[in-house]
Amino acid sequence: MSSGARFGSVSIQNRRERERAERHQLIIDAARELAEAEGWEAVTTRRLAEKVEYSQPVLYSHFKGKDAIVRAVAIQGCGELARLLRQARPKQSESRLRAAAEAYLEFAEKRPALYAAIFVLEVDLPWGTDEIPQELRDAFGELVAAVQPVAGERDLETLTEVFWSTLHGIATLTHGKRLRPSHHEARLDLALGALSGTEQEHRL
Amino acid sequence: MSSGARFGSVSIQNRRERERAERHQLIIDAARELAEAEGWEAVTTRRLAEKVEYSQPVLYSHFKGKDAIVRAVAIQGCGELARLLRQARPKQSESRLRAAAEAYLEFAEKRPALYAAIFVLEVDLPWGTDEIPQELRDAFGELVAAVQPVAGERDLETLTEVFWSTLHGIATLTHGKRLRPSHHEARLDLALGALSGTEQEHRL
DNA sequence: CCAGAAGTTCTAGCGTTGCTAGCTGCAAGA
DNA sequence: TCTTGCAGCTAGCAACGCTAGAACTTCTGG
Repeated sequence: MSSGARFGSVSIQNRRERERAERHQLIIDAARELAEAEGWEAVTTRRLAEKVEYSQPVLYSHFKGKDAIVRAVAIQGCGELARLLRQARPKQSESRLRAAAEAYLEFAEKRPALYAAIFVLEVDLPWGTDEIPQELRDAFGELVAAVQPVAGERDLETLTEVFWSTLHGIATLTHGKRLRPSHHEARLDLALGALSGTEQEHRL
Repeated sequence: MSSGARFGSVSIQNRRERERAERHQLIIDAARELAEAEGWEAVTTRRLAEKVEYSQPVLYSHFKGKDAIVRAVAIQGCGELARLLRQARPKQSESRLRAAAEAYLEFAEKRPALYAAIFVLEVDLPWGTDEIPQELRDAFGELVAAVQPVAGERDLETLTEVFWSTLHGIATLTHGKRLRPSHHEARLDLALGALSGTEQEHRL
């Protein structure tokens, strides 16, 4: 039965592709886990190969090189950040801006390796020129939505860039132990107060 | 003449120490130049040794390891940043805050390798725990002085940390091509306007 | 059912990295 | 002048990212 044989062949091919996709994801997850457990400097192709129980060259049949693996982790991490920001709804009298800021900074602090992959490591995510991945667009979109209520006459996108810059600065300087941990809340109050154009001292 | 011989010996020892100090600085300068010309990933112990015309082990008689060399470059770069900030006096009706911000961002953009050594690379400069080098203290002090006029009732040091975070965020995100270059001025206007608690649209 | 083709995975190794053990040769002191 | 000490070099280690080519598995045609 030639058509049956052909169908079977296609099915097998499908299974192959599925298994290949699973292994692709397995590599990404292993890289993320290793980075989160021991930092990106511990993520070597050898250790990664050992963790996924394949030899090194298998990694290169899925990714062009180590950078491409980090990039894949970063993009998926970006999706996770976007999801967290979307879920960050203000509680009580808290402003949406503050809810977003706290979610962003919590992500940066709790998942430093993931945050570094996205925003710190120089892996050249296609931000500017190329097709920007949807995950990146989503994450920025959430920030825009959080800034919108306080923008007033000011240009929304530009103000969002300033908001993001402040958050990113706080996140990276905190991670590098450059800021006084005891004043984290006070810094956020000042930053949010300034950006929302009010002078009030307490939570917005 | 025994005292003469002794004096000569001390003199020779002085010369030795002086030459050693010069070579120490030669290594630091070579590392900085190499990094500024080709980026930190091009700074290898072999290339550095070749540039200073000594063998690799000589580097290790001056510094504990490659990280220590980067640290030394970073600390001296910090002194340079502090000097630039001190010299950045507002022109015309420009605020001191703006003058400092522009000097800071110009340093980050014009000397990216130096900026990275100080603030981005994870070389663990002794910010928090240890004795903080005077250069670091000076640089932060200049920022405090620039923020002081607009602080008002707000805590000066905390507000300076926010100011610094915003500058650092803008600097690193700009370097990573994450922000729209065309809106650089507008971002600075918004950021400075927000921090100084005014709503005015034009230059402060 | 079997031999050859096609595709997949592994072994082994290249060039480079940061770093160091140990030899060599020069200069200072007795 | 002989010895001692130390400064600097040669050579090499382990680990890195990455790859060529062998070896194995799986599918196909006779």
